[in-house]
Amino acid sequence: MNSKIIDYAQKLVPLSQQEAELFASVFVETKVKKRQYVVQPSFTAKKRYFVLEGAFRAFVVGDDGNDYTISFAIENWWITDYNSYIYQQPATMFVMALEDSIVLQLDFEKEQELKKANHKFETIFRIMAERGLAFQQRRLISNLTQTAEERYDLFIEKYPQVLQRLPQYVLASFLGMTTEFLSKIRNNKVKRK
Amino acid sequence: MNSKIIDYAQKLVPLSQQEAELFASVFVETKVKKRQYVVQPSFTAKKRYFVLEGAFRAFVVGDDGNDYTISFAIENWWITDYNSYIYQQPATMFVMALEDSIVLQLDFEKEQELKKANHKFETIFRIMAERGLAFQQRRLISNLTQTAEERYDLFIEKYPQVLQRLPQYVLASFLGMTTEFLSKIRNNKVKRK
DNA sequence: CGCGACGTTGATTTGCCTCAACGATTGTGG
DNA sequence: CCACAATCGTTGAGGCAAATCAACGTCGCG
Repeated sequence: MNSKIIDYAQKLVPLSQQEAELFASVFVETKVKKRQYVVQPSFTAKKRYFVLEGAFRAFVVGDDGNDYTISFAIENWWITDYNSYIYQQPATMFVMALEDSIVLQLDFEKEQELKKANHKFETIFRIMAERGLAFQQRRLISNLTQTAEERYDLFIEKYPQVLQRLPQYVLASFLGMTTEFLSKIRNNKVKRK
Repeated sequence: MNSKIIDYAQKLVPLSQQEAELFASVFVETKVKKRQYVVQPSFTAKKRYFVLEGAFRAFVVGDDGNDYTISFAIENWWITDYNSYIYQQPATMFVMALEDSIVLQLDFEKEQELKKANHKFETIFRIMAERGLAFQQRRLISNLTQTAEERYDLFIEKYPQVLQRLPQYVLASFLGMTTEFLSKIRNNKVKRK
């Protein structure tokens, strides 16, 4: 039943049947309704979430009242406010379901136990963190060096499947622009063709 | 002699005398002259660097010919092109010494051996990656939600000591603005006082 | 001493935002 | 199951933060 998280883990580190079962056993499957929050500012993120079905976004609300999408997740992706989770400090982000979703919760304490129990699990989380770091760095480079339109093009090229799952305003704020401006970019593309 | 790297590691995970010595033994101390590169685009970053003395910057050169500082490092910080290092793929960044410096090199293969030898070392790298990820995320939020001046103020507040070590153009491109604009921000502050 | 690296200042331009108004689509309660 | 309200995306006018371009002062060092 939790075979998806086992598959995910196996791809990072080979696990025996027993190890796989132990790993999967600490996850709690939960349904999350559309528009429901699993993380909120000023509350500590006690869990991270592995998405089985559905989609999520993590965002902050700036002083200007606008919101800025920091990350999103669909099937087989993880999401939480990592800064809050790893330091166990109050969150600054909202994490919200974009659709009716099903997730596997991993409790912070349980994660620590896993890592103590078997160093293969430590390896799994190490690889996840490293890849996350590399991903963030590529995104930062894209934000610093490219124009809004170039970022949009790059996103389409890299995540064509994801595109259809995200509302336009989520994509826009993920790419660091307003919905209006994204709309104009798309419109320009049509006209030029 | 490599006590700085041992101190660093001990703060993340307690190590026995023996473990500490094993950990430190794989690092190679090297001098790097000002303006010398330790990582270059299209070459794979085979090492990560722990700074004992001096300062470094990692940057990419955009299509426009400008350069964009992705990260920097002074004493007790790490630096490399992580995307290149962890995937062992060609780099996109330059990593350059800003001053005559001394570093401890950690070879990618040696790092893998360390992690195999003792899971405490795995933990060290896991924690480093997690903190790096959290740092990157905070920076991304700052870039997306704040104005150039607010980012500058935040930097001064958080890293006052670092400020004096970095040339203005490195700071500007780290904060995501031009040197000219940073200069104007500073000038405005003086006038307003 | 002279040249390159670094920082400053001002004039001009521009990429993207803000604000406002309006269709289209989705969802919901009566 | 319809009506009305949100929610979501589009379009246009105007504005601004920051970039670009250009010229110049200063310092350090080879």
